[in-house]
Amino acid sequence: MNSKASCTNCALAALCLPGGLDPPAIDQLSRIVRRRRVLRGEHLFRAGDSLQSLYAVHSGAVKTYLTAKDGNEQILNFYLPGDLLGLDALERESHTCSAIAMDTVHICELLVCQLEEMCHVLPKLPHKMLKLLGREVATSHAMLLLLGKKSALERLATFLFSVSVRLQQRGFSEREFNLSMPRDDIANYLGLARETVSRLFSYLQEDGLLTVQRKHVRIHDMDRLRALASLTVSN
Amino acid sequence: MNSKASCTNCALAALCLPGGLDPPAIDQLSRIVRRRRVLRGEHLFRAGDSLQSLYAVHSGAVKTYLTAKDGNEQILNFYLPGDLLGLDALERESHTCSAIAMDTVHICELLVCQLEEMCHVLPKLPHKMLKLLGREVATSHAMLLLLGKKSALERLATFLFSVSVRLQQRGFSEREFNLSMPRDDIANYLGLARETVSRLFSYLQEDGLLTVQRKHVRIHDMDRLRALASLTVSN
DNA sequence: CGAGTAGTTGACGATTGTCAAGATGGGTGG
DNA sequence: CCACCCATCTTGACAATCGTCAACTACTCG
Repeated sequence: MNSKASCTNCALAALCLPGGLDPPAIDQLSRIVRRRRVLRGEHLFRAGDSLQSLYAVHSGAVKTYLTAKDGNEQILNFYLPGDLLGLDALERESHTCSAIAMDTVHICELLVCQLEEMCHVLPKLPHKMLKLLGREVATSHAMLLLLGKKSALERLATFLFSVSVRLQQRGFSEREFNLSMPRDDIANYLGLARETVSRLFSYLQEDGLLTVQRKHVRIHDMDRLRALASLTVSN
Repeated sequence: MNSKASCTNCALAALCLPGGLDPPAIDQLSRIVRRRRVLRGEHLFRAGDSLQSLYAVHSGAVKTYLTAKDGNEQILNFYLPGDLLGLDALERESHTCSAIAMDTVHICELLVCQLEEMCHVLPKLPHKMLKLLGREVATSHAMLLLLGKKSALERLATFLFSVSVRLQQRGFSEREFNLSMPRDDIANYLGLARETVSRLFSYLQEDGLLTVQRKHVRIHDMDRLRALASLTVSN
């Protein structure tokens, strides 16, 4: 099941943990990476699990979520190829949220014990991890602004714009793509009801800003989308 | 204006960056700490500033906030004595949010260039920083759940409970305290309107759960407050 | 082909925001 | 020491956004 992986040949290396390292270092890092397949609905980890590994998405999509005492769930983030998961567990050595595969995912697993050894060999690596964790913080902050201050329409626009940007970074079309998550997940992530998201998609379509059919989205007016989103930067 | 500080004699050391280090290491860390006074309304840093220093609150309170393109502001966190600020800047080497003193604050400043050298001398230090950054992420995640899923009443209860816990950790009363921020800031932080916060305070008082007079709060029924908050843990 | 899941749309209501007016209290200066 | 003033807070009335409930449609998969 497990197999070796080569970060050197991976198109996503620049976005991922190896980003910024020199070729010999990337080669060394490759040696502790094991690639695995995870099926839709399987967990990479659950809140409370002790920290064993960090994970990099190679293909597919993963979502993380937090469960409240009353069972309420809040989706925290969607992870696309090249994104690193699990960094939040570094505080208590155990995961603070849960991660689940949204479709069939190929994941690169890095055992923490091996990663720590690697940190001694490659002095740039801890710094790189700090940076990725810093990005995690910045992303969360942008979401706090979204949830605290933005209207439903602005939230959806921000989400779509962010997906568009991230897909473009990964070499896909920024104007036409398939959403990997159902309406329920989008709504949950944005702090809205499923019906509200549905209505807003319809509204944006009538408005001519985009065409949507289920998961398939084609953006017609990127400028107006950006304006609606009025992002603070991030990602 | 600047003066030396001793982490060794600081009552907050356990909560702060020195927490978990051994006495000689704390002593070394002390050497690069400069204590400064910052007046109410002065900025420690602004979004976009290049990263010069990390800051630990010694006394007083600091808030961080994000400004949207349209000028909208979202308060991200309130920092109490012992809390470390500025870690979010590690991604891009520049601050992603702004930090402002809420009253007269005594702040411990750590120049990043000196801190990096110190990281080579004290190998536990980078790990400690990762942990503190991990906590920052966990705190943000708890806020995402609050803003995405909780009612106005649950938000205020969660906030008050969290303040109570943090003050207790710092040796103050958990049942009676003065809020260091005005209603506007509480409302902003919780994604509500000032009037809603005001009404909820009145409601909780009529309900007998607490007594409130402006900034002064006395909690009568901690169990019901905890139940209303129904936290996921964090802090 | 049928059943179940996901998505859409409509009607209605509740929570919370907005606008406006008034109350409280701390601080300053006479 | 008192009085005034300004910032902060409170309360009320009303409105709007968004959530809930319900019915219906469309698509997928066995």
